[in-house]
Amino acid sequence: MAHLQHRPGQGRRRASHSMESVLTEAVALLDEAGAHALTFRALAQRLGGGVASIYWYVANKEELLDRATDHVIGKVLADIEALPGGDDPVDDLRAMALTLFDAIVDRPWLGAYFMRNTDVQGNSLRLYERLGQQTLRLDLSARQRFHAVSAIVGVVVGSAVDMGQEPPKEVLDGAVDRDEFLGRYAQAWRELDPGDFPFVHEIVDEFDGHDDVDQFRSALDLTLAGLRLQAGA
Amino acid sequence: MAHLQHRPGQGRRRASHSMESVLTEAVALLDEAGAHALTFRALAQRLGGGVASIYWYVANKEELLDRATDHVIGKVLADIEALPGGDDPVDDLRAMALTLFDAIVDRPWLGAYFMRNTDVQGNSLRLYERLGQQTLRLDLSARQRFHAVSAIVGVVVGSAVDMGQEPPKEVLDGAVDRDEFLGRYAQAWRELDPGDFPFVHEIVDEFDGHDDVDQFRSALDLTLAGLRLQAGA
DNA sequence: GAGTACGATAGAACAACGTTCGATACGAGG
DNA sequence: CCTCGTATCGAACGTTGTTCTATCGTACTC
Repeated sequence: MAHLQHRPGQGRRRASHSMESVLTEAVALLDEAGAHALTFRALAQRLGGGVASIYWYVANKEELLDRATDHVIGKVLADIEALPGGDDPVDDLRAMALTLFDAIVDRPWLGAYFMRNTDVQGNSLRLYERLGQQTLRLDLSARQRFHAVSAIVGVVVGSAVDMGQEPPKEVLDGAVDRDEFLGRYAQAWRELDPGDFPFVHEIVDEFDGHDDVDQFRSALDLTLAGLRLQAGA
Repeated sequence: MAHLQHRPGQGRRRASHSMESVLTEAVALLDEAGAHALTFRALAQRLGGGVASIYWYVANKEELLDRATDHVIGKVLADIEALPGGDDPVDDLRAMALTLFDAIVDRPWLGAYFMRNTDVQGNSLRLYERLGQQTLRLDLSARQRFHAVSAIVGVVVGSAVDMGQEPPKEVLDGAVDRDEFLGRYAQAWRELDPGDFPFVHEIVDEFDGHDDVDQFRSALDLTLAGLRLQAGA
């Protein structure tokens, strides 16, 4: 059987893209349905064009992800640069980290790709620089400053990864909400032997219905308290 | 053309697996060539059997990954339980976290999958419990204990993720070693405008040729210092 | 010992994905 | 009108996770 031929004359219009539109639609896909939803075919359909056209703008999927992340990190950077800024550099660091974390709460997929490639992702480097500039106001060695910023980014990424893993599709469908999902885990934990798992029993009520932002803020504050101590303030 | 028929008589022997052998070979694949090397076909070939046989032991790839990580976390847990243990609970926490991190240094793929599903991964839960038991020796509220352990795990995961991303295959082939890879980044950073990037210039020498373990230890110590402060010790 | 039920294995096929290829449209400049 | 570089697209390729269906081998039953 002969293959169907494409008839150019009365076919559909050709689509006209741009780097901007490609990234915007890619981010929209990621926002709407998570990382696994961003495929070249889905993106092409959204753009009203062909699959191969996207490859004119990006070399491969990794670069697509990198550019998409950089695209939204740009807005986060703008938010961070718009922060008032006060007397205490540690407080400023705290505000910056919280702004970054808020953005990841809104876009859980960010956590997985953020800070992967500072080569293409120029905005990540600028964000890194902005955090570091606050440490310049502290009495620290260069090595301590380097480690301090790495630690803060590590706390953000660590919490974000914990948060970014997609719930097992019952809660994504809305059939089960997050609290009930957490409650099931909590219930399973409560049924463990208290002799073998004293700590789990101690904190199970805290775990049940806990807030991710609280958890992150606490972790961040521990690091910042350590930093304050190190800076001798 | 007719398909070739499988002749059972003089064909090769049937393979005989076990949960143990499946996980062992899966871990071996992960160790040898990273996460992308673990495919059902590669694993089946290693086991000398068919692809579908693996599905008798695990429901899907996610469960395979979960069980594989749990398999090696079991050894880490044994190492941690074998730790001497001293007067200071914070020091013990430090030793535990370092043991865990060492295991991730040996197996970078661990960082990405560790602590994803405590349902199947019973050893992760036990590890979590072990960390938590140290906080029971500190003067903290239940919520503070919960947040403390989350923070420590967050620091480990945050550093591990930073470390776990596969280098761009030049260093994996051995054509370029890690120091040279870091050096290229450092060089690019040095060429940035010092007015726009004062912090990057401040720490570029620290970044160049830095040690991941040092970086992790510093981040961990900041968190632990904050924890000590919180416990009022 | 013939029959059977079940644990276990396996090849083939399927759908979806990232990626490549070759062809083709389009506008600007000669 | 022709040409060239930019931009687009359908079709195909190879690989992946997964499912289907058929089979083997062993232990147990009558």
